[in-house]
Amino acid sequence: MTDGLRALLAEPAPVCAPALLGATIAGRGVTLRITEVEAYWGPTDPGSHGHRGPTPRNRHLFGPPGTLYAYRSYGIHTCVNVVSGPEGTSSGSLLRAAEVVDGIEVARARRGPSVTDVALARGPGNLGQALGAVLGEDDGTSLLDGSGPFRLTLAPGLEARLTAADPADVVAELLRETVAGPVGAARVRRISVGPRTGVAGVAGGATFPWRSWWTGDPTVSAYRRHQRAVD
DNA sequence: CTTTCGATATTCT
DNA sequence: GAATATCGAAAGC
Repeated sequence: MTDGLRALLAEPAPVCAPALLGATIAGRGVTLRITEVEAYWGPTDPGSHGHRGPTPRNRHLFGPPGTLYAYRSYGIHTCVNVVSGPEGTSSGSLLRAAEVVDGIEVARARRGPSVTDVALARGPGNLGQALGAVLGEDDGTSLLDGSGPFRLTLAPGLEARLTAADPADVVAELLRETVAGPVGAARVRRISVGPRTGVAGVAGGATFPWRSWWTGDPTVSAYRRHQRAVD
């Protein structure tokens, strides 16, 4: 693994998550470029699986940075998080959408022949299926050292920035480019930030605007408020 | 277009 | 028993 990635993953999920946009996760015959993420920070976040402490399901969310945390959603779907921050705290970035950049035939075989390319890994359950994630085998494996089925690689250009400056400052710059748009470079992907999908009550809405995505990217999932969301 | 509902593991009330 | 970091099909407008 690289020092830049190590420095980024030392940060809690709300800092780390936006910098995972453009990173790739590769393994089981496919490579995905991440286009949408949500941060979950247990110590202050009622929406986090880890907010009330470790359980058999969520224990790897407390693991060392670079751990993969997989969980069963609604009893059916397998969703994938990148664990970051200090070991012993629950901090994860949920991978919500991605572009399939390699192994598109493999992804389509898993998702079905009628699914369009941009929808192959759109939504966290679909992303997990396109990856071929297996809950029992993959939960708790490393995304960094090659000992697990998947490997995480930073977006091009971020490695140098993350080793030259404080990662929190680099992420703040990335988000500033969100508001101002491309500064001088030929073409910079803009990042949008908003409330998390499917999270109800105070944990949703404006309290924790911890969903981030590539503005206008066709692989990003549609926002849906939770059924029982409160004002 | 929007809303409803079934599938169902894990956790909390 | 109810809610949940979801998805897709079916039904209603």
